[in-house]
Amino acid sequence: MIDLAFVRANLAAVEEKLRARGMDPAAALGDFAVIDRERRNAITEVETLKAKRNKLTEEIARLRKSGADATAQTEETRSLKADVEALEARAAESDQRLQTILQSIPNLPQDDVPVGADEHGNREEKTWGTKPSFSFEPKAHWEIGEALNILDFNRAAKISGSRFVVHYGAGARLERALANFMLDLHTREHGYTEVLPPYMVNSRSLFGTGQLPKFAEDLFHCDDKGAYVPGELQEGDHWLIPTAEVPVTNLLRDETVDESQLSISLCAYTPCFRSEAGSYGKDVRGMIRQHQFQKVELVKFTTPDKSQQEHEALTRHAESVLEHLGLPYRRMLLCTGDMGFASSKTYDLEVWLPGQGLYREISSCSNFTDFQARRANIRFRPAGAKKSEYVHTLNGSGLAVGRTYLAILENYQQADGSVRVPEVLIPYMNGQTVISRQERF
RNA sequence: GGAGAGGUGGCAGAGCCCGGUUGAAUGCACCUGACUCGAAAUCAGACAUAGUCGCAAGGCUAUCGGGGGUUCGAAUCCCUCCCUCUCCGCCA
Repeated sequence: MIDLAFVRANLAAVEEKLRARGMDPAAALGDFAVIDRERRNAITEVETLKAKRNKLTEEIARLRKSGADATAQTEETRSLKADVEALEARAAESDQRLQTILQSIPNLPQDDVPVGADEHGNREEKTWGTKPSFSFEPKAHWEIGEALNILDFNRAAKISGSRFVVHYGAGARLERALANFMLDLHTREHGYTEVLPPYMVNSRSLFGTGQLPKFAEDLFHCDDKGAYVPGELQEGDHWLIPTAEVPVTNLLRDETVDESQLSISLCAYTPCFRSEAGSYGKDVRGMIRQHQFQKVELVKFTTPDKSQQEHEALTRHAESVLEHLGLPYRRMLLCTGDMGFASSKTYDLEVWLPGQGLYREISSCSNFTDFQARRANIRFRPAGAKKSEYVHTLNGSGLAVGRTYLAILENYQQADGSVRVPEVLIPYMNGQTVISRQERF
């Protein structure tokens, strides 16, 4: 959520930023100025009346105490009741309208984010590695995996449906090896603390990171008490996490930390569950787009003055995974039109997939500034200051394990259909250097 | 699933039975000042959050888990939901 006072004071700038995001400012902001005025007027009126009422009740208390008659005051207060209620309703309504507007406004892009309508406006910042050359026609990962009997899409469809996969034997171990390698790298060399959070969260958490209320249809809701009502934050309901960002960022929800504790760097390996509503027919083959995939997520809480450099650092931490694995990639700076709702600046890392001859997103590293912190009420107390401020939150995939897995299949495939194990993973694979065709059970 | 206890400020913890200057005692932490070369200790003071009015000084309003009710007035009484803890049952 962006700051109400900021919108009020910088309306033109906000409109400009929304336009850069490809939104119609008029539609997004509605009658912001009018509603804001209305709301403040209503609040002033109701508070004036309440102040009057409170004075009267105090007087009643004083009169009663001294044994005097307070009937007149009691009657007068009683007569105010209807007016107070009516004004309160009016104030609540305009406040609700304003909140609805504010909650639906995305974070504002930073000034160095290129303006663009969609992914074509993204800017390639760098490339790393050498694309492998093959003496044969490189295959897509689903062909490789099924031929090796390490991936099974058919049985996954049988037991769960489309957009699921089953891993067998060395394939299952490769997934596990990747997760362990990534966690070890981030905890040992990059200073992150490992967290194992719940895979189900409540509505408040999803509101805090920005998935609710706008993006409910992307999530799996598993309320045991009935259907989710869009736009309504119910307590005690459960959702499957779409990313570890949600539980991990919300760890500090409604908390105030000392500045000396920042930055806090956490990483978590979790499954992620996404409904993929709206992507029908897209990436139906293989394991690019699944309802469930595993991911190692990096999350940082920091101060406003350090968030830019932390964003660069976090992105480097994600990149170093790809570099250790020897997977060619490029870094894209997302343009205004392609960024996520809560982000102020996002780098996507795209890995080279020779089997398909293209780059695919494997990590997304964003600086959310105070956008999530305001929604989730996460603050810090600056050293020596009385007043607390909102922290800045950041996160990035480090990396999406499923996509790393398929990138390895495609980049490390050999003429005989086997797949070499990247050097750094060999210890995690019990010394196994090649994944060859295995028996299917 | 059954029974009971409880949710109060950054933290701990009074107040609730018997509704009224209680935004809330007390302790700790944090901040400022004094003492000190400096620190510790000690003393004094300040110290919730949000909204809103105001150039400002400073007011005002709301908030004691969420929502609703009773009342002139609710942290305190009633209803309801959520959460935590203890015991029992079941279970990885």
